[in-house]
Amino acid sequence: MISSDVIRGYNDTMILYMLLDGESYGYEISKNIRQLTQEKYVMKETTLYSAFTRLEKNGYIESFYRDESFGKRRTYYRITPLGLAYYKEKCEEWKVTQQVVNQFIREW
Amino acid sequence: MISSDVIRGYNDTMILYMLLDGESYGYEISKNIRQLTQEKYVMKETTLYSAFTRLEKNGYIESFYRDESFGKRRTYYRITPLGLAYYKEKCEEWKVTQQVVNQFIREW
DNA sequence: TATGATTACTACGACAGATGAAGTAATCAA
DNA sequence: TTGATTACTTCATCTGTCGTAGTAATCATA
Repeated sequence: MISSDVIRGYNDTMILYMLLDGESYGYEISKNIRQLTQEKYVMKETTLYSAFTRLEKNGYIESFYRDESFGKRRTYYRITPLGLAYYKEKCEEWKVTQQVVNQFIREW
Repeated sequence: MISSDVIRGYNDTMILYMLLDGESYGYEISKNIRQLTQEKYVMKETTLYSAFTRLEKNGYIESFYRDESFGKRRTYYRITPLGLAYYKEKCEEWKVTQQVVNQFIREW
């Protein structure tokens, strides 16, 4: 059974997807989401960073720093095994969600 | 461009769909949603009734009473032309939403 | 060399929708 | 007469999103 929050929380899934093939950081993830969706979806900065906090608290991502002698320090993230498992669950859930919502869509 | 709330607010769309073919009331709509989704989605009572309030405030539905000399009085709802227009918009939006979210789904 | 754009965040507060808990009130079956 | 079902309503809380604003560094350009 789907909860309503399923529908709400796909930002987390998008972020996890972006970390599947390697670590990244906020600004880069944000840009990549823009590009991937051809500007159709732009995640707000505050949404993005509060998602990071939540995801880390849940153990789905880990943050770390890199040695950078220039610029403002970036916070890098990588996905954890727990995060991967969560991501996979969300993918399954999304399929069901689509099926459900599609039943309420009428074509004209 | 999709806002994040797009993803959130599909309860309203489901309710409007249920009113497309004629007026109905809370409990009936609730049951119909259950049945249509084969129990995969069950809308909480409070969610349903607060959605009614919102939809009516927005002019998407109208409430009225029927003469019923028995039982507890039901509040019936019908969809308005504005509500229909909103519903159609949401259907279009849903297609885009699916395309967007699907780009973050990996098959394993 | 000063200005603005871009990168890369952080903090704070407000808001809306979802939901849990609880209550009311009527009908109807066992 | 007890409990299940119908049919809501009220209230309070929680979560995620988002607007506003601030900090701080780099880099293009005029």
